[in-house]
Amino acid sequence: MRDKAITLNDIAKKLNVSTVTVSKALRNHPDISITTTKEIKKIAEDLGYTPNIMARNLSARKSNTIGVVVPKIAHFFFGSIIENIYDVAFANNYEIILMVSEEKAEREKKHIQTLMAMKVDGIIISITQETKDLEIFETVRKRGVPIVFIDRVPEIKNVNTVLINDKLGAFKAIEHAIKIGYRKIGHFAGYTDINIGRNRMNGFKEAMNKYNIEINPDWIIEGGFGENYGYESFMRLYKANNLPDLIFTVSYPVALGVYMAASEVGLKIPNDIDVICFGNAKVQKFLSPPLSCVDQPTEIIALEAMNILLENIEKRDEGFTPINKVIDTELILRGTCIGEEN
Amino acid sequence: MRDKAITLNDIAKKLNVSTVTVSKALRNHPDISITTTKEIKKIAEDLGYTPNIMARNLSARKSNTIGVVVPKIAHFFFGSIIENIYDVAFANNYEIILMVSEEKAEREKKHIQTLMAMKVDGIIISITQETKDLEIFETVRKRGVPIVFIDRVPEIKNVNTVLINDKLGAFKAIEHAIKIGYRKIGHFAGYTDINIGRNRMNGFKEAMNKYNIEINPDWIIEGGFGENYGYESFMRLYKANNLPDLIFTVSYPVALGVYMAASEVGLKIPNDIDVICFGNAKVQKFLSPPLSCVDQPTEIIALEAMNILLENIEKRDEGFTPINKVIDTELILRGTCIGEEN
DNA sequence: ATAACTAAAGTAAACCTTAAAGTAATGTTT
DNA sequence: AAACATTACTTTAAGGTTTACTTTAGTTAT
Repeated sequence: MRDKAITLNDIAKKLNVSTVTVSKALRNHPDISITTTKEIKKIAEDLGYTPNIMARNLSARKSNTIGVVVPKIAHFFFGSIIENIYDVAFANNYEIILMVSEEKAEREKKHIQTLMAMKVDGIIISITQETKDLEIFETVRKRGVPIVFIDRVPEIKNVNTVLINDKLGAFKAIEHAIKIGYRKIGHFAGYTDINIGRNRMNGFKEAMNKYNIEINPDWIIEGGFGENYGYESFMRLYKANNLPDLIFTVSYPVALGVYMAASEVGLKIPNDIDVICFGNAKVQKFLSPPLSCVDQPTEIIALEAMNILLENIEKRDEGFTPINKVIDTELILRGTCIGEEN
Repeated sequence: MRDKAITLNDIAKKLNVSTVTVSKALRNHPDISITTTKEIKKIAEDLGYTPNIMARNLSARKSNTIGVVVPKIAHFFFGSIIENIYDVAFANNYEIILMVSEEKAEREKKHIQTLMAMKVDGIIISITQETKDLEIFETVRKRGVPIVFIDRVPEIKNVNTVLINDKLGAFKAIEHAIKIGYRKIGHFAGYTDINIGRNRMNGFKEAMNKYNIEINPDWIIEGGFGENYGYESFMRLYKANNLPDLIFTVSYPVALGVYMAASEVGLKIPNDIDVICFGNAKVQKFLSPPLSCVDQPTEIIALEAMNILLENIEKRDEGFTPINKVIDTELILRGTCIGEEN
């Protein structure tokens, strides 16, 4: 047996007042006297009233909900960002609707449409590695839905972005590698169609150029941001008997793929083949050997993104000036890419 | 400038038909002729119509939405389960609303209320380590909202559950440890207030009893499922100079905490102190040393939970018979808890 | 004493969609 | 030719809430 949900009307009838009075009372509207408000709240509590959010949002044209779209979730970087976004949202009385695109542009598009259909008040998104059709973002803009792009952003002008300094981060890593003596450096670059891939690649190239080291195109492989891509790229070079001394990977999962492949073929990191990656995860220090990396401060990214979004939501109808934040990274050295010590 | 959203009515006016005709056409209702349907769909497309889900759900009294509540998200186990739930949901045309309780019972309660207020069609939940007040679940039941508890479940009769065989899993791990010669075995047990903690503890005890090994109460520490708890528990024993030879941890993060602490005080795993844990994560094989564990098949858990839920949603108004699935685990041996080989 | 105000409520309409019931024009059956 | 079915729509109402406007009674100012 299923109880019918309690509505404002049910409460109103009990007290012989109008629904509007109940609605107002529950929202502490000054129209309603303190005594009545108290009475109403008591009955609501007793009856176990929960407002119908669908009806509320429909009526109020506001959902107090923020949509978050990420390409992956079982991934430290995004998991951590989401957790931080949740914290800020919760503190500000917003709900989060999380959508996972699984790196599929088609799915991403559908998610964004759903979020708009749900009338979310704003969107925070990190796009997939294959997102090329940018029309949907134009639609979002047209609809006036505030949106903040984080980490992975499309090629659009005049939008809010929170990025990390990918180029400089990559540069720092490669410069360090060169300084400790590496010359044969490869780069598993993910997708350079997307800003993070492209900028990390640029940082890599800039460092190599600065120190006049030739870049071997065979050692630059593009493909993706996941484990399998790291694994396959490594295997390709290994089978061609053409491995560099150090591989700089575009992401932490890619490095993990390299670890898997290396261990499978019996090569020891860091002595036979060395690795450094972009992106931090709690476990890296426990890998064998502990993986050095360029750290991305997820908490700051989440916080900045939420700040911008909430600001945008509030000032929705005033003019819009895009905000673009760039967050700095830090090189964390552990058991790889540390030179002579081994 | 913000466009007003396009509604059914806008389309209807353009074609001089009624809103209902448009509504039906867009849903391929047989009432409407193929020609009209095509015309309507074209205009809808041109105008960039997206249905207002709030209104739709309010009217249809069905949201095609499933609420998922988990205690943590930046955690391989939950991340992976969520990803799998998403896949099934997506394939069945359901949206997922994900809520993260951050192991806080209060937050969990609020989330459940919000989900009900959002009129989700069903809920999948893994409760926090501190959830004690079970009244909210009674409310869910009263409201007739289908719910499936996974992994961490409350003490309630007649509810759907998808569990892993925690007790047997723990038993297998400890039995293995004993067989390779361990006698001084400790257990960082998380919270035994909750089924997973309690059952893993029971499995541990049962194995110890079976082989007549005394359990040292100093080595059984309760506290939580996160890294910090593993770290602190280890440190406590270390400082008391009272470490066992092997620690069986209730979760993978707890083991990670042990790794951190051990490395900090200069003890080598597995020789100085050995570890095995409950719960798998992709990275474990790259830890130093690779961490052995009891594997929980996340894909199966997610699949079973979704199956039960979808079934429940469909047969909502018929009688309800709870389903209780228990999923088996597998012992995965890597570089810890493997005995003489070291 | 009465106009002007205030407090505390009420009424009507709107938000957008869908379900249910109704209609008018055709076609089919016996 | 009467009775029934079908097609392709339209009309009405409902879902639960909020917003904007109105009413009523009581209070204050003049």
